[in-house]
Amino acid sequence: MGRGKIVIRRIDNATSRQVTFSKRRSGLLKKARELSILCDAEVGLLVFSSTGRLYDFASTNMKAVIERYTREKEKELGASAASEIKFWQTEAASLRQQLHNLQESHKKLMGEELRGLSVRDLQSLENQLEMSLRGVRVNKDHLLTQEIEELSTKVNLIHKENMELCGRINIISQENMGLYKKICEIRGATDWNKSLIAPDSSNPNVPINLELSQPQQKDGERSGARIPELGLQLH
Amino acid sequence: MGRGKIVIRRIDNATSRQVTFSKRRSGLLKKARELSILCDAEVGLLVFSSTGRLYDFASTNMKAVIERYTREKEKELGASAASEIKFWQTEAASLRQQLHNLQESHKKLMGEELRGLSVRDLQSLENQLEMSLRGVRVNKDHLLTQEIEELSTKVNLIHKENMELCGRINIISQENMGLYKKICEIRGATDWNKSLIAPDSSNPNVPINLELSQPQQKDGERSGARIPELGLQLH
DNA sequence: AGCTATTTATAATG
DNA sequence: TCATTATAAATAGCT
Repeated sequence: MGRGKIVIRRIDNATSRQVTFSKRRSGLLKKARELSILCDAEVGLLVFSSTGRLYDFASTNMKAVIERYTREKEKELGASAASEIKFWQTEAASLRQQLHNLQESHKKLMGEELRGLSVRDLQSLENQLEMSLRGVRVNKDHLLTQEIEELSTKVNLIHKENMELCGRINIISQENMGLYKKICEIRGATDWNKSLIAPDSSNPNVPINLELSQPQQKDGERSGARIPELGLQLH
Repeated sequence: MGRGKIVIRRIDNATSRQVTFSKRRSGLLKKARELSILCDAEVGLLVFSSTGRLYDFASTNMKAVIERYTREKEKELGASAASEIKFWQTEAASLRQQLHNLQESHKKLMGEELRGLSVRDLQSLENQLEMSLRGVRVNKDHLLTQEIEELSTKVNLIHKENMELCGRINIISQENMGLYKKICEIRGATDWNKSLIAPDSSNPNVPINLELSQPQQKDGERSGARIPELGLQLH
């Protein structure tokens, strides 16, 4: 219907395509409207130009047309956006219910909102709480026992370490004594400065009396047995 | 474009309307297709006949066209089905999270799944349970005390009733005694049937010894004081 | 449904 | 984008 016949294929020339789009679009919209009026039909027409612009016509209301279409397709296909919304609404309602029930139960367990409960209910709640409490205490005691065991092992270990250190101290002390005697001999021969090397009274050479003799005793926090500072200074 | 010109208004004749609908519908669909091809446009056309039948054309896919339209409208209007779905999804996720948290807490309160808790956590849980237990016990004790009070009141009431009834029994017994004496006198005078009216040994005329003398005693369930059946039969 | 006179849409052009 | 116009296409009325 023009000066020349055309084949229906994409118009390559962008300008001419745009012109044709403009003309045929208005023709299509006009014919859609005419059909809806003449034949009492519900028509919805959506046209996106290649540039993304939207043109639409609806005999009544596009939303209604689309919903009618959706409903029609739902009948055929089952699920759809509407049913998806429904699904999530139902899901939310169910979760809300669960949450509510749990909150109620939780409050009871927390000892709140006990009004309205019968003696029987309270008794079973008390039993439950007692059981829970027992469980928690068993768990706690277990943990504490474990901790104590670990600490005991640690104490034993440290005690052994201590004993070893004591032995070394004794050895060093004896070595020290030997050296001291040697120095005395040298001093007796040369008659040197007396005050230079004197036995330190705060550092007795007798074996060290260990504070921690019984590693298993549990009388408080003893993070580590203190090792007496030797303070030995040999020049 | 026909033998005669027509005005665009609803065609009254149903048959002719149906014919026109058929012709123009196919024309419209053809033109929609042509437009989409010629001008590289995305076109969606929905036509519902007056009888409810659906005819549609989509250059690509109706769902896609409608979604594109919906998105376009969303940009203009904000919310829509998609965002509604999102809303409910978010809602469900949030509720699920809350539910999960509460379930965790609930398990702890029920003394389950205590592994992984520190001594500090267990201590605070123990404290909570002790508090709950105290609360529950206070509540239970309150209920029990209340019940006991109610029962005491009831017992007092019934005891009073009992006393009254005893009084009435005494009165009636005395009346009975009087009547019995009268009858004896009459019997002595006329020497009638001896066995007809005799004093019943199971129904002594002495004042009734009350079982419930101390209404406040709490030694078990005593739903109601039994009233001794009189069994008096005067003819 | 098919035909066709006529109207309408639009391709080419300015 | 607008107007014109020759011509293709659509279709109203009829069978």
